Order: sequence, then structure tokens, then C-alpha cells
Amino acid sequence: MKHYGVEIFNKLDQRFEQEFIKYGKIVSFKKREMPFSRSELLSFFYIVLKGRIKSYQINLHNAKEQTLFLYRQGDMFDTITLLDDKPHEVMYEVLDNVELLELPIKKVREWLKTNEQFNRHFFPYMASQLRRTEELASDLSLYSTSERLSKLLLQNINPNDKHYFQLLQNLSKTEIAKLLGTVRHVVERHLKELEKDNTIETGRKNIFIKDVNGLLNHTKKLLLN
Amino acid sequence: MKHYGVEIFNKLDQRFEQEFIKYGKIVSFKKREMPFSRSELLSFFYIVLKGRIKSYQINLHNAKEQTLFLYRQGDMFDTITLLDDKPHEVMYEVLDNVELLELPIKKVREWLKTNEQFNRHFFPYMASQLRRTEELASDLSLYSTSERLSKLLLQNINPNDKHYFQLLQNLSKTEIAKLLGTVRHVVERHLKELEKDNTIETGRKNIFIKDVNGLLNHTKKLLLN
DNA sequence: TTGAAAATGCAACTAAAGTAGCATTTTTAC
DNA sequence: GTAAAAATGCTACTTTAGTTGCATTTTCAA
Repeated sequence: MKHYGVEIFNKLDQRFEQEFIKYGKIVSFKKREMPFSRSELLSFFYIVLKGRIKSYQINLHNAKEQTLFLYRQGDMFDTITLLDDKPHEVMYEVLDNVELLELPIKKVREWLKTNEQFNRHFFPYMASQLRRTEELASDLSLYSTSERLSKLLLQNINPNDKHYFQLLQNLSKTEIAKLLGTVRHVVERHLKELEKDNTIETGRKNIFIKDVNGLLNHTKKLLLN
Repeated sequence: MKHYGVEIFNKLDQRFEQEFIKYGKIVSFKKREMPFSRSELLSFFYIVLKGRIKSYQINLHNAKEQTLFLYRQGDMFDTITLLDDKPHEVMYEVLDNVELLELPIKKVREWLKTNEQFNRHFFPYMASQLRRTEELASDLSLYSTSERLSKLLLQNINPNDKHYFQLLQNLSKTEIAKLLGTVRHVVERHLKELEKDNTIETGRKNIFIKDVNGLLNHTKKLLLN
């Protein structure tokens, strides 16, 4: 299990690792699949081993989408259902071919009650989810699209931000728009601006940052972490 | 303790209630106060006994504010610091004179580890916080200000939504704007529209809904819960 | 290898949100 | 009771975001 390089596995002692192996099952899904049924999400808890998968919400009237969470190696879901045993009304989509460790949610709930080792990892993770979601909300409310874009680009080159580092690689402009809470055209408009200033260079499904300070200037107004 | 009508207290057995009384201290703050220092929030955990208090973020460049969470009777904070022992970078402001039960956060963290009674209440609460924050983010992204306003007004008359029911009473238009992620002028613009349609009636610090169906029509596009 | 799907680029346009400023009314604190 | 603070109402204006539609290029799977 440890060869996947997922943080939680490194922390496990022998006995707990046995539990994972005993109850866990590795499942994989292909790009663009919508992997789970509603009932599966009530019965299983997933840990990402490799690849990317997102949760999102959609406006049925105009089909606009907002990516809520980009799960990658070490991320877990659905933590909400884990905690209150009710369905969580979001949709999932696989961004890269993905491998997940599938665990019976009841078992995980048991660990949550009794296993201090599991909780030492899970509680701070829960906190990080809440922090991230809150940050998404306040960014959407307080900053312009171009500021949010610059911030996203900066996070992508910042190895301290485990959640977004390298997360932008190989994403389409449409996908970036959904992360930012806007539409493709607006993202392209702002990217073109940044390209004109010689701050970035865009390639197909990739963006290269040429001038970090230039980007920083665009985000001076933000509270950066 | 039980006379405050806070849900968690009703669930406590004798012994646990003793713990609350032993370690808890009732503190109160006045309207518009910014009640806590950073270090207090690292040392204490609060449960709202009465009144309203909000957490919010501010854009230092243009002073726009986004209310993140409106805490009222039974709400607890700061759950994030409780879970990961790190400061949570939000600001707090008291909306009505408020009474809080102040508990040593270390003690609460102990209960979190060992007390199943506490966790039966806390875990679903944690889930509801994450749900609510996620809903805020997706609403901000997916729906227009006028749709979000109509939704807020509807929640205010819906006794099923414990969190917002009666929460709008006695809030200024500025405060409502901060809840919605916009500015006063825009709120007033949309309220005037609704008033022209005879859907609502606005008074000073109060809004009366005259035509629920009219409001529902404004939110048809939303996923209502 | 080839046809469909995905990704991108671009132009013209509409709609919504936000800014600035000021006057009036109401509430609150002393 | 009164002065200061808060809340409200309104006008004119600027900026940003979102819509529509179509053409071209690239990728990917059969």
C-alpha cells in the first residue's frame, strides 16, 4: 500500500494497515466518467491513490458549472456523508484516469469513533476541507475573475500549496473556468491580457508562467497565504 | 443550562452536563463588538446561547465584506481550530447582544477524542457546516444576486431551515448585502423590483413577504432543498 | 487513418454588478 | 433632549461578466 505515496498510509502502524488491506478494494475509472451512483456514495468511502477527480455543482438553467473540490492523491470523500450518513448533493467527474481505494463507509465510521490513529489524520483533513471551501466562497465573493485567475496560477507554481500544485497541468480552459466560477470566454480574455503583458505563455492545456512578479502584482489586493 | 434551549444540552446525560458546568463560563458581548482576540480563539471554544454573531472575510482593497457564517443559538465555533489547532483567519462581529458558553478548547478536544455522546452531536454538526459553506460557494458562483436574494428571503420564512429561519429579522440592508456577497445598492435595487411586483413589503430592518409564489418564481432556476 | 469530439480563437453584443456621491430619516448613546 | 452614528433612498455612471455563434485546430478512439 505504501508505494502509492499517500500520506495517511505512511502514518499507519502494522495493525491498522492490515485493516486497510482487509476491507479496502482498489477501483479505477476512466477520464470523463461519472463514476458513482448515489447509493455507492452512501455505502463507500474513497481515498484517491492516483489521478484527479472533481466534485461540482451545476446550474440547471444555464448549465454553468462550479468545481467545488479537486481531489488528488491522498484526498478522501465523501467526508460529509461519512459524518452524517446523508447523501451529499454534488456530482463527480473523473479528470484523469483515477485509482481509488474503496472502503466500506460503516467501517470508516467505526474507525472515526474508536481509532485515534485514524482521527489524528482525519480531523485536520476535515479542517482543511472546510478552510478550502470557505476560501472558495470568499474568493468568489470578494475578488474579480482576473484576480482569482492570477491566484490560481500562482498556487500552481507554489509547492507549498499541496492542493493546487501541479493541479492545473493538462486542464482545458473550460475546466479552469469551472474552477474559477466563470466561463471559458472570460478566462481566455484574461489569459490573453496576461500574455500581452508577457506574464505568461499559454499552450494547449498548459500555461507557463514567465514573470512571477507580474502575476503577484495582479494579486496584491488579495490576502495570499 | 437546559433552559437556554440549545439542542446539545438536551442530549447530555447527567455526568456530561456536570462537565459543561465545571469547565464552561458564560460570557456576553454587545452589538457591533469584535469580540475575540486571535489568541482567545486558539484557547477557547464557544457555543452560542443567545443572540447572533457572524464570521466574515474582507477585501482590504475595496472594503467589501462577505459574511461566511451566521451563528445563532446552538452554533459552535471555531470548529476548524478545534480540529487542527491552527488559527482560522476570519473576523467576527456581534450582531445582537450575545451570550456564549466559553469552554477550554483543549477540554473539548479531549471530548472529541473520547466522548461518544459529544461526537454524536458534533460530527453531524461539522457536516452541516461543510454543506452550508459549499452551498454558499456554489450559490455565489451559479446564481445571480437577485436569485440569491429571493432564496434568502424564502429561507427566512421556511421553518425547516433552522439556520436561516428568522435570521433576517432586524438586519440592515447592508448586512443582507454582506450575506449575499454584494453591496447595499444592489440589494436595494432588487428589493425595489420585488416591491414593485407586490411580492414583498420592506420596512426599516425588516422585510415582509406578501406573495410566496411570486418569490418562488424568482428561484425556479435554483435547486431548492 | 479517419471521423467525431474536444479544445481553442475570436467578434459583436447584452446584461448585471459595482462605484460614487449626497440627502434624508431613524436610532442610539450620552 | 440632543448630537452622532446608522440606515435608507435615489441618480448617474463605469466596469466586468456573461451570451451567442461560428470557424479552425488538435486529440483520441474505433
